[in-house]
Amino acid sequence: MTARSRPGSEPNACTDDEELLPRGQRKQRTRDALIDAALQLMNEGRSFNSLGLREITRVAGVVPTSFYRHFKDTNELGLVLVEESGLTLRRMLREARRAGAPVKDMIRRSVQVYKAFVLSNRLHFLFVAGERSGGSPVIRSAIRNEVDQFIDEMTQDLRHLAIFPNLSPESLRMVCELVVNTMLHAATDILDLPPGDEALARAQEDNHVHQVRLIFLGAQLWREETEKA
Amino acid sequence: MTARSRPGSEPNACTDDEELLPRGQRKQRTRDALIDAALQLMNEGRSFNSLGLREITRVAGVVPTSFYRHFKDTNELGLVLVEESGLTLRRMLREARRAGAPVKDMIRRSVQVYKAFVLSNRLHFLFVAGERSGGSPVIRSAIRNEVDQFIDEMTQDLRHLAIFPNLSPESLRMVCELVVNTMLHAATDILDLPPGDEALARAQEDNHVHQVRLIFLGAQLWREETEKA
DNA sequence: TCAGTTGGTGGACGTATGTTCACTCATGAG
DNA sequence: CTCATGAGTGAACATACGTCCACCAACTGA
Repeated sequence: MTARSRPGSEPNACTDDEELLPRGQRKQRTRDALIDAALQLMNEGRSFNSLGLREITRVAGVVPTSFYRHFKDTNELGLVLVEESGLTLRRMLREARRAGAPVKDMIRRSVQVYKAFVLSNRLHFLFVAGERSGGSPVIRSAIRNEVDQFIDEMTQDLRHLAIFPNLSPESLRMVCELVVNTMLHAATDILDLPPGDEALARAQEDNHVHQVRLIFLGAQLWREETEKA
Repeated sequence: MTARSRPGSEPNACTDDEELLPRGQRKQRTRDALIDAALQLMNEGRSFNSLGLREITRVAGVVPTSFYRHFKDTNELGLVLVEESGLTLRRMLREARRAGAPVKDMIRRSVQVYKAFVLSNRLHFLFVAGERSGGSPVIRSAIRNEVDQFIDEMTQDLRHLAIFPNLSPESLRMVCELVVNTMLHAATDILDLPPGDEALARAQEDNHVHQVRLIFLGAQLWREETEKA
């Protein structure tokens, strides 16, 4: 579950530096340092399963052997990372739920909110987008589970919002899968976009908006009985 | 350009084994062996940039130093792999062009042809799908170029087929991008699917068909002037 | 036929890796 | 206060890595 204070490196809370925390929190501290180290290394363009144990501990500022106090493997750390990323996705959904459905320009607004969310959770999205198809089999399947779960929840939400009363639950899920895959790929675009180029950013946003709009357009017109045996 | 006889390991042509070829072909031979070794290692679940030079040469059956006679880097081998995969994609497009547009059940047929193509070019699709978002930055951007080019060509094809006369060139490209991203992700599903489970395979195929059908449905209904400033 | 070119070899190097072990020494429970 | 617990240390290991070098042998072009 890992109730870490991250994301967004908190500047040391109020206690000046260290030395005053109970044992458990000190442990959690270096555990977080290890996880953050892995994320930071991926932020430099590396892929997760090319990271070495020693490399991670070096960035985290501990000795290699300390790693084993927290994980038996780099793979185990990866699974924790998957879990964390899942929490981030779920948090996004929760916030979207709270915001409700803005009636006008809903899709564009959602894309903008999504982009902001991706940027402020850059490391998690980098990890998910990067390892979803590329990583080690065990991590890949863990991510797949997390994303499937996310799609299910999104399906439930759209179902309750009754935006597509014409769709059966199965078709609604299919639409959500399409949207999620599209936006997860969009995350790669967003994260790769060089900062500062405002025109290019707008073009990219337009592109994402159009794609989702087109999907929704198709969904509104979808009829179930288009099937043949 | 690499006019290799692969894909699909040819069983030694007609000449019994070796020793009779001119110098250049001999060189190409071990070069192919290196490339195939990398692909085969990825087929075992590894990601490309976790492959080591020695590991590749070991599988290829040559000594590590031989590697440098062909590539200066594993990264350079990766770029060759990108180029090859691009050729595979282009080949797919060419075959699709030749086959023309079957009027009835066109989408389902296309999805089936695509699935067959992915399976018989498993290694290239595995490489592209895996490294598209996960690999080293230089390989990622090389793949992005290749895929962008592919999208452009597909856009031209659809334009000449005049299936969507309502779409501007930009919108048509947007649709193609959506389709390509969807089907490239579908390749992951297809390759991960355990063989033998026919029911699951049909469900997966239906899913892919529905997604493309929904995109096309949206594309047919798309109107340009939905934009605001 | 002969010399030059060159793909492949084998050994060696410095360095990095994952994992082990015995060791500190502050913490927190009794 | 005492003392067992356990997070973090430092040294050492076997192994793997990328890269360099001198060398061979065979194909090539003259």
